[in-house]
Parts: sequence; C-alpha cells; structure tokens
Amino acid sequence: MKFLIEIIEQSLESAVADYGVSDTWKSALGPSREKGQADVTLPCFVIAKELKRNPMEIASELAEKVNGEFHVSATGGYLNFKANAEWLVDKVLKWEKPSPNNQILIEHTSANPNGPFHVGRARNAILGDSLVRLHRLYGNKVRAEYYVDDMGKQVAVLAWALENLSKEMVNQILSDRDGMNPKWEGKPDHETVRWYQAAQALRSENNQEIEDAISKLVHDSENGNDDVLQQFENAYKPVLDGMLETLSRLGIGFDTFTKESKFVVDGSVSTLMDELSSLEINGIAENGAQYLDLGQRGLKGKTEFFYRRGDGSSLYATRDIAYHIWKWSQTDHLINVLGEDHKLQAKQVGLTLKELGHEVPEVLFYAFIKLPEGKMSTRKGNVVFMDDLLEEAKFHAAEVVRELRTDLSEEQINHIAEAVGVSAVRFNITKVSPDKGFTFRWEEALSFEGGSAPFVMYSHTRACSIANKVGKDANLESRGEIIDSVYELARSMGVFQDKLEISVLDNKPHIFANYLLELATAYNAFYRDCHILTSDGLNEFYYALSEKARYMLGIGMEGIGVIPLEEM
RNA sequence: GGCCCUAUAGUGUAGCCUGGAUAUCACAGUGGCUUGCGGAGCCACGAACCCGUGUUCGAAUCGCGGUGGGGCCGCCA
Repeated sequence: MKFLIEIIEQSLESAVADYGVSDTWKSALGPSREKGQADVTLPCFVIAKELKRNPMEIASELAEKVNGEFHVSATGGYLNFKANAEWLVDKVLKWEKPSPNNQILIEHTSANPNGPFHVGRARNAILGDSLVRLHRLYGNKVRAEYYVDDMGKQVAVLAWALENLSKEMVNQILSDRDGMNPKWEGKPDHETVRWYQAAQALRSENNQEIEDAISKLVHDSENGNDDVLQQFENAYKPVLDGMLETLSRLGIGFDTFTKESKFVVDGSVSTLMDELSSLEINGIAENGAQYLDLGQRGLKGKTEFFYRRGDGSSLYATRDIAYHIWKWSQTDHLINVLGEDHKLQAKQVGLTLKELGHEVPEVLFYAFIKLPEGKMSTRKGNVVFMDDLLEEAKFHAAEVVRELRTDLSEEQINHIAEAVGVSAVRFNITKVSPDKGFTFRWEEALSFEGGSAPFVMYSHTRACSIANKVGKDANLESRGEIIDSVYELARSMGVFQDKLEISVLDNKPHIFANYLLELATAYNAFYRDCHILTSDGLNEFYYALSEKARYMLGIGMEGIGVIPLEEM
C-alpha cells in the first residue's frame, strides 16, 4: 500500500531522527508479512542494532511518537501500521488510474509460421499479450509487434514441401499418424502443417537431394532473392493467417508486423556486418566466417558468436541485431517475450548491442509447457493444439452454463461459454510464474473451479447485476459505517495499484492474476455482509464501494485478457 | 563435461535482492451455511520453506556442497 507507506514514512521521519541513526530503516518499511495484524510494518532490528538497544523498546517508543491516518502498535520489535478505515475507504473511492504514458514496444509471439499454435507456443502469446494489456492499464503507450520469420530453414522446408509434394504424397507419408481433426478442415494452419511434417519426415531419411534443394532456398532467401522471398511468403502467409485467427479468438492482436527479410533487403544487415567486423573483438575463421569473441565481454561457455557465414551470408542472430537496432529507432523502451531456449542467443544479441553503443532490451523469459508424456513438438506432431483446447473449454463451459441457467437461449449460452472458455484457458496459463515450467493436464486446463477465471468473472457479474438493478451512477462521496468486510474489501482495493505496478515493472503478469482472485474473494465477502438493496431502499455507501470494485475488477480482468461479462 | 533457470501445504502463488514475529494469498480437502442484491458463493479447520553444512543472538532469505526438474552449449532458426 504505497500511499500508506508514504504518510507513515513522513511521520516516522522526525521520530527516528531523534535517534540520530542512518536512513536504512526506510528500506525496511514495507508491506506486512502478517496480513492479519497490519498493512505495513517496520522491523526495528536495524535501528536497534545501530543503537545497541532492545528492538522491543524502540518499537514501543516509536509507537508513542508517530501519528497519522493509521493505527500503530508495537509487538515484539515490530512496529505495525494499519490504515484508518475512513481514510482508506476515502482513498479507495477516489482512486483513479494514473498515466505514466511511456512509449513502449513489446515484441511477443513471433512464432515461425509453419503450423497451428500448440499450448506450449501459446504461452508466449498469452504472457506477451497480458504484458501489453497490463502496460496499457498502467497508462503506457504500447505497440505490440510480431516479428515474422519469413526466411530461413523452417519456412524453406514448408515452401519446398508445398512446391514438391502432392496431397496424396503427404497423406501417405503421414499415414501412421493421427489424421487432422475434421473440425479444422479448411483452416490453413492445420492444413498446411501436414506438408511441413511430411517434409520433415522425408528429411529424417537423409535424402541429400532434398537437403540441397532446401539449403539453396535458405541461402537464396538470405541473400535477399526476391523470387524466393515471394515464394516463401506465398507459403507461410495462409499459415500465419490461420495462427492469427486463433490468437484473435484469445483476444490477442498486434499493431505491427515486421518481416525478418526487411533487414536483408534494405541492406541494414550487410551494413551491420561491416560494422561488426571492425570491432576489436572481431575474429575470422579459416573459411572467412566471422564472429565476435564475447568471452572478452564476460560471456561464459561458448564465447564465439558467429554473425557471418563463410559464404558471406548472415545468420538469424545477425538479423535479430539489425532488427533490434531498428526497434530502438522506434521506441524508448523495449521488451521481448522469449522462451528460455533463447537465453543464450538473447545474451549474445544484448552484448553485441552494447558493444555497438545501443541499449539492451528487457526480456521476459518463460519456461516451457510440457505434456505428461514429454515435451511438445510441432515437427513430431505430439502437441495439444490451442484450437482444440479452446473448443474443449467452450464445450465444457457450455455444459456448466446450461445446467446453471435454464432461462438462457442456446445463443446466449454460446456467447457466455466462449467467453468463459477463452478466459479460463488464458487465466490458467497466466497465473503461473513464467520461469517455472509446468505440465499441461486436460483436467486442470478445463477446471473452472478453484482459482480460475470464472471465479473472478462471477464476482464482476454480481456487481453488474446490482448496478443494473439500481439503474443509476453511484455517488462516490457517500460514506457510512465500515464493518469488517467493508474494511477488508477496501484493503484489497487499496493494493490494486501496487500489484499492477509490480506486475508491469517486473514483467510478472502472474502477480496480478493472483491478486484478482484476492480482490474477487474480498468482494464476495462484502457482497454477503453488505446488502446494497434492502427493504429500506438503496445503501448509497455500499453501492459506491460495489461500483468502484466492479470497475477495478473489470479493468483488472481486461488487463490479463479475462472477459468481463455482465451476465453468465 | 561447462553455463543458466528452477524447487515454499495436494495444486498455483507471495516473501528471497536489503536475514528478524506464529511464512502470504487463493484453490482443492474436511466440517458447517437453502426463506437472502445471482450458491460458479460464504464461514471454520487441518496442511509447506528439496537435502546437508557454515555464518549469525536469529536463516525460506546469505556462503559452501549435494539432489530433483527444465533449458542452452550449430558458420540452424
């Protein structure tokens, strides 16, 4: 509760000054560990140590000296502060979201356009989009960008397959695998990925002719051959469209798409390579390939970072550096969302950017989602497609809605089930800390109980229902008796800004997701204890709180892509 | 083999940087709550710091050594 800490610090300032100790106590003043006892706590051990006195005495003395819009108590060396109820409620009802309005570019997803999204790849998109949304909620100006990998081996394989394999051949090559879900017939990412998989199967048989053909395509594309790049685009574009359709269902969209080939075609890659070759840490291999010795800049392990092949062409990482230099020309602040397999690469790119005098982007790394039987692979085909998961989630949600709401039409049920399904899928991925891996389990992904999106959605819906019944705006100036559950709700609402800030500044959407569960819980208890509409009429104070909570729940849910419904 | 990430109740999660109170919150579990603004709810109760060791008055937090899980170590992307 930052606004509480501020006034406490002011008040403590003079009291502590009497002791003549250093300022280190300020960093110790923070959110209380014992939530039941206090909002903010100052452990007095540091001060006591400096004075060589008993911390319990210090705490008691300080408790006598400070005063403000809070209750203070000293227990066992701790100075505990609890916000004054009236003051806190006033703060909360008057809260408005601030607008730092920083320019920021977030690049996320950027998946190779060679097949449908599976749950593993989707973690990037869901985390990235949550970051985009949370930054916007925080008041920043965000541009969401997708880096289209329109060259290189993956696309080459796809383009080769589409050029050289008939549908019959593909079906035959993949005859030992599960067929395509008929539901996705005609959806280009699902259709086309089979060509990709068939080609990969053929390649695993060590067919030199195919390898040569693909290599030629790769090199032509890397040299900026227009015809080949066009052939690639024809191959991947429909796949990308199919992928974007899935993302759009998840509420994920982009402001700009930038093609990797752009930096080859416009010459910036070759300019970059010349620039790199003049650096003092540049090295040249026997066949003319060039690298930077990043060991001299502190990189451990493999220290040679190759950016130019023996034949003079660029590598993926080289183009990534050119891309980053361009990105820095577009924005003041940069965040990338990357899988943990890109850690080394990101380190190399970062060190190189630094060497060139550029800044290093912030990166949100995430661990992979695996299946109980092992990791997912588009190439091998052992994946859970996001399209399938969304369908299952919707189906499951519809069953629940149909049971609970016999008064609704199928059309309404369909609408609600879609929102619930999408929200639940997103929430279940968002609530987990990005740097922890997890195993995908159907029963968990489809669980709408517990700490899931529908729980939050339901609280919001209740608040909407009340607002509809009242039928007018709340008067946020209204005040009234503050009983326990009102106070607890106000405490929860009071940390909205703190939780948002932590999530945004530390790139941790899961913190905010977990917070929304708390806020919803607090609202539910308030809802039970504090009737807004009674036989005596409308309780204006409770209604004001309910409306502010509804507002916070609503914008909070949108901040992580959970859809706020008025009815469910 | 080397480097990096990770480990907190059945599950997810906070706290770790900057050592200090009975370790946060939520779900699941068990027991309770139907004349109630929507019961997808509410209340109560059990339940955790990976192991060892060192430093310290005091360690989830710091050091050292292990173990489990994940990732990387291509002139691939």
